[in-house]
Amino acid sequence: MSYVSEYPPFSVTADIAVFTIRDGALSVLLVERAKDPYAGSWALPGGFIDPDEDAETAAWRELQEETGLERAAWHLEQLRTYTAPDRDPRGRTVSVAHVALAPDLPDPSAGDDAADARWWAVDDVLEPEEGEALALAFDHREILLDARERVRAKLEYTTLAAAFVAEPFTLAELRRVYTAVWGAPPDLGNFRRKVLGTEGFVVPTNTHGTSSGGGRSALLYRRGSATTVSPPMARSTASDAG
Amino acid sequence: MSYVSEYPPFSVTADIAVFTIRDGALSVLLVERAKDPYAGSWALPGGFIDPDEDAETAAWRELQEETGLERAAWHLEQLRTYTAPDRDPRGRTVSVAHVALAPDLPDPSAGDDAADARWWAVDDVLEPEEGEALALAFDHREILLDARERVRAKLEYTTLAAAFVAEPFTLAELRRVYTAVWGAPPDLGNFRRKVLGTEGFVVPTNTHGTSSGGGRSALLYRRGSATTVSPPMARSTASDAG
DNA sequence: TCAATAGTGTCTTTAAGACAATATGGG
DNA sequence: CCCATATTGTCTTAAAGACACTATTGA
Repeated sequence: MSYVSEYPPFSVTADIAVFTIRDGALSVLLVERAKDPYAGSWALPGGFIDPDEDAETAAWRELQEETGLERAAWHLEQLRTYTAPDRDPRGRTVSVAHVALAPDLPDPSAGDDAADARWWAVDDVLEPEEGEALALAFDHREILLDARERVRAKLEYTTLAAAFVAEPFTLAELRRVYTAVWGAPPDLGNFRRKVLGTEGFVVPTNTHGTSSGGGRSALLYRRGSATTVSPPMARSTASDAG
Repeated sequence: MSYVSEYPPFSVTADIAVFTIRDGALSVLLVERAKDPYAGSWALPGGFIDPDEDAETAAWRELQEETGLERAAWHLEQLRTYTAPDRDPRGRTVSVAHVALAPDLPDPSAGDDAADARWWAVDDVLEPEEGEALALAFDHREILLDARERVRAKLEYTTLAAAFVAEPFTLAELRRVYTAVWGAPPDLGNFRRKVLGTEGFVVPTNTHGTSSGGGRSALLYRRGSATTVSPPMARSTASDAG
């Protein structure tokens, strides 16, 4: 398989915005670049697609190489492709960006091309309460903005929130996902009615556990087979919480 | 701006699924390929991105070159990027696919790389009542399936249906868009209630016109500034109409 | 005046919004 | 026993589903 030589060559990268909920905040995995361009800047994990890979395979591989995190039953989907001619100073490069969702994970370890790797609260990166927003490498700020909006939107009409919690989980834990992503908690009673009324969103186990401090113990659930929520769950109209 | 030489070169194309409503059916613009690979096969219009273009610019250019249609105030958006390693026999090529929506248009004229160009009813391409489905070039069948689903879904929660009708238009014309895309007509009264109740979906003019045969003349509207419909219009659950 | 299409009204049903009350496990 | 959290319930309101009816144009 060869390159079509009469046309200009491009490089193609797969970049990933991996989200999780940490300490009640929507958080994203960033790596500190070890090499130029943008050495020392924080960036989304990612890298060049190999000759025999598709973009999704490359996304998983880069994630593992740069962070040491193992591939799991995470959700991974393509976001969109960024093609501005000047987006990479090394030459013509397009990025096939992805979004991944994961339950709370151990801290990552930086791989070869990364000086460091860690979780950041998304609001601290994009809209910090004090100081400047973090200057991400390339057009990764734009990608992160788009990725966050994708996650916010998908929580409305899919069951993807459950991808953010480790099984088994309580409904209170699941509700905290919406609180973190949307910035305000959905009404407790209405939230339970919607989740439990959506067949296949969650499936009850027979065991109880506690998700937080003292108090009554809650029934534990696992993810169900449903993927969509219809009609959608309305995103609460509160302004961002820090 | 040069290619990053230590990594494998790719070619990158922009392909477009242009939809319109013709004779009450959702239709897509296809071109007959004049050159190998897939000479003689029908394909989505598209081609290689130039060195100084982004994907969207390339999509507009290719559309004009291959079909002779002028760029207009159409809706154009990126769909997704197709990256299977073996999707193009010439070598490693990724396709940044797009979806465009247009009102009913004159017949296109084939450009340089195209032997022919014409509108096809999407159902005749993908699921004909008799005979085989049309064998599209490359993975364009998959792209077309994804593109159709994108359009069907977006009609639910956006005002994009109005991109399918030429201004000014009647509500009956707008309703026929939903009928064509979803395969069954939305209830007349409820449809009017929803469209007119969504501020900025359509704006009335002072003139009346007729959209079909004899009968009472209807008030004419133009597109409004609203982009989303909330809560969404429910997609009717009828099976496909031919 | 009649056919065909435009436009309005209403009753029912579904589900969300708001909020209150009760239940239960653990110190 | 008492607190914190889980769980259930109820009243109100918004909006869709279903369907019937009236209005207007032009042949």
